[in-house]
Amino acid sequence: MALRARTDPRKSPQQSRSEATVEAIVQATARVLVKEGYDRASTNRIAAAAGVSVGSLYQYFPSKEALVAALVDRHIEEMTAMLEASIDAVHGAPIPVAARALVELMIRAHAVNPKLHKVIAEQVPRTGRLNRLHEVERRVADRIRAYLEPRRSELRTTNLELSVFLLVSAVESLTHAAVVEHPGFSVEALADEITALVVRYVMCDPPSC
Amino acid sequence: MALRARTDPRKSPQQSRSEATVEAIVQATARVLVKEGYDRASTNRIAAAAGVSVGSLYQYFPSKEALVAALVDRHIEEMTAMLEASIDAVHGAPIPVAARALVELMIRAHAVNPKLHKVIAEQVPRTGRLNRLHEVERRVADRIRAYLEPRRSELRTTNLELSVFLLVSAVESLTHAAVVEHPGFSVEALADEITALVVRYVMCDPPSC
Amino acid sequence: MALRARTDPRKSPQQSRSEATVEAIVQATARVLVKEGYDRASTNRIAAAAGVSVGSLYQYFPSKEALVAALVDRHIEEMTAMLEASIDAVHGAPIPVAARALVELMIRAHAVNPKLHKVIAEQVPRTGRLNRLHEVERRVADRIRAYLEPRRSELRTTNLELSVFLLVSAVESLTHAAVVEHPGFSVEALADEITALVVRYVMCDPPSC
Amino acid sequence: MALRARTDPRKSPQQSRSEATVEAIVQATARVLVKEGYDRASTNRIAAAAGVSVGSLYQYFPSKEALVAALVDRHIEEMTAMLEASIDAVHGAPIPVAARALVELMIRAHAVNPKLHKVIAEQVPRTGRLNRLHEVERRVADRIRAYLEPRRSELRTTNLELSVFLLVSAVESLTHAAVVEHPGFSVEALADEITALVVRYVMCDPPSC
DNA sequence: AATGAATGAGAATTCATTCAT
DNA sequence: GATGAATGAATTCTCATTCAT
Repeated sequence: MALRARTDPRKSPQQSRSEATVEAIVQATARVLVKEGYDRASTNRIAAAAGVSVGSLYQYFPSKEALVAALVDRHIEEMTAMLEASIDAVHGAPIPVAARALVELMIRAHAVNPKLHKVIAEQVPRTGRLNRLHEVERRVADRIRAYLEPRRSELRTTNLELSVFLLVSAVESLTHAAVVEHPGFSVEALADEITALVVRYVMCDPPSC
Repeated sequence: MALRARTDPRKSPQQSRSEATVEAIVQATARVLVKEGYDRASTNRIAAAAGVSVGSLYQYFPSKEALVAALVDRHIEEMTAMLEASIDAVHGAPIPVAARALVELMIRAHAVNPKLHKVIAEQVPRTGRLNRLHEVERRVADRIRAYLEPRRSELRTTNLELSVFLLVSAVESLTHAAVVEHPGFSVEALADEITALVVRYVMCDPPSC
Repeated sequence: MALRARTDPRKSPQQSRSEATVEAIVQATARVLVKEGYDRASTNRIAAAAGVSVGSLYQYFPSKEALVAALVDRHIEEMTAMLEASIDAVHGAPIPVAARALVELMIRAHAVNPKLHKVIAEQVPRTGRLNRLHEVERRVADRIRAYLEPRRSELRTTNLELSVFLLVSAVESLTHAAVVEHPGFSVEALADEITALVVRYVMCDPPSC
Repeated sequence: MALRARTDPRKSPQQSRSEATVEAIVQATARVLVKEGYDRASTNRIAAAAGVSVGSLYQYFPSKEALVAALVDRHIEEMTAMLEASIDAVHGAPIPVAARALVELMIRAHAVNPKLHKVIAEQVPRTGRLNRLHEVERRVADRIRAYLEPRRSELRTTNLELSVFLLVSAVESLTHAAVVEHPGFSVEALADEITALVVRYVMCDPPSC
């Protein structure tokens, strides 16, 4: 495994000017990552793209890894925020409706900045702090469990932990594959099918319910 | 996107001496990749680990990318061979049995060299020839489609293409997540659940069948 | 033909510190080229001779070729500047006087840094940007043509283009051969003879003039 | 100056098979030099182009330099042979006729394999044994001197040594420039002009003759 | 705080040459 | 004699990081 680098932000910006600088750097990181790929995304190039000197970059991020980690964190945060809020919104809905909502959300979450998502998923090595992509699923899983807990009677399985893990993993990887890797299918059909897959997996069959 | 490097093998060994060299190099690549991670896996280090000079390495592989590509190809080939053969073996079995077999196989395929699989999945950038991990799924999908085609009457969906894609993607990513990423669950329970997910997704319900 | 490398200077120094660095690098290139020859003039050796790290060298020159090209350009510029200025100075003189001046200048221009000139002429491959040695002749030819144009009546030939080309080529290669390759002849005698050669070639004979 | 390598042929071929091998290697050298340039003309590539193993190449040539030297020697020999024979042929002709013959020969000699000539002149570093291109001129100069010696009364200058040197250098470099570097002018016009240049340079003017 | 010049270890890759078979 | 596998020093070039200004 590769050596760990410091990944905690060096200092928090205290003036709005600094905030703007940090913002510019992180956004430049995203741009350079998408345009050049991870290997060619050097700190010098990123600094140049941010219109800032390398020195300034290192004032706020102690290492390249920290820089990329900050971007990945932000990307995760954006996706998660979107998902969490909306899962809570369907909190009272029946399972098929909630499932459909989750699936559509997940698709939309992947479609926000698909190129960046692709680079993060395919090129950024999952090492040290950079290995946080699954955070999204972990956090969404928590909400889903909270949603399903009071509906145990409608469920097929008893191992809620496992079911939720599979459920969320499935939705995530299928939307990922469909949106990022295989953009040939109609979004409607996809949402229908993934929803069916999920609903049929979790819900128990009529006679026994 | 990163620049492409040549990835076609440079020359095929003509003496048995060099076959051994090629073999040693590929195996050393796997070892170094697992032990040091992709970033620290330099061609010099790999050559040293293979007990061979860098020159010899470049005699057979025109670039670092070609070297890793050869390893990835071989890994894919191993997984696929395992899967294809066994899918054909259950060719006459009913869907639930075949599904169960596929799931177990996929788990076992991921368990052959999980550390190498992890590194390939998480650290090797999916660029150029290196972007072939999904080959496994594509090839497995072909076999599954051939298996399901004559069983259309038992199926729930009409869009076989899409269903098979989702089906295979789901099995692959769930076993991957469970085996490589999240080794907390019992293999038995996992196989049961993933099989259930798949079977319930594809098969139509009794009344309409 | 060899592959082309980037030859445009990478960035212009913005602080006086770096101007000195660039200067040191170019001069070190000349020294190493003369002392070690082109083949042994590696970028590392040049950087060391300049008392600078390789990194700094590459900060200003994107490739070895660019580095040598910069030196060659400078050498050409020095020679050309010397020649152009002085050709203009004899602008009103009669042909034999002007010719003599040109010849002496050319000899002096070759004698400025003969060792460097020799290396550039004999070892630096004339490839890409490096193929600019003839620039000197081209630019001198322009001036000579401008000088001869109004003196057409005194000339022997009608094809001024061709005559000037031969004239300048002859002066250049003869001084080159005499000074750089064959330093056995007296400079006085050489200048006399080359001048005679040139004058007798261009001027028409008395009766017809 | 670069280190010298051994340049004497390692052994003379004693069987006709070996002769054929040597021949194939030298010709392959010419081909590779022309096609790939000096820098990319590696011994392995040359051996491959000759349909021979590197080992065999080194059986006949102790170093790369020796190999290239052999080719250069042969090229020089071809040019010189052509020139020497024909100069002797005009041995009894008057100066203008002989001059014209020399110029035409020189042009033809440069046109035999202009691409190879260009590579040798522009890319092969004039180092050690490789610095023999001027051999041609030296040897031709000897013949010309022998030709002019008995015609002293017709000559303008008294320093025959110097005159012949300039004369031969001029013809060589002008034909070289015109044929290899600047192929824009008509061969006829060129030959006329260069002949004129030479004749007017060496011959004395009517009254004093 | 910001700048950007400087660093130098380290990476990929080539190539003349040797030598066991 | 021939083969071609093996060698490894040497070369070009990059990039994360530091620090004087």
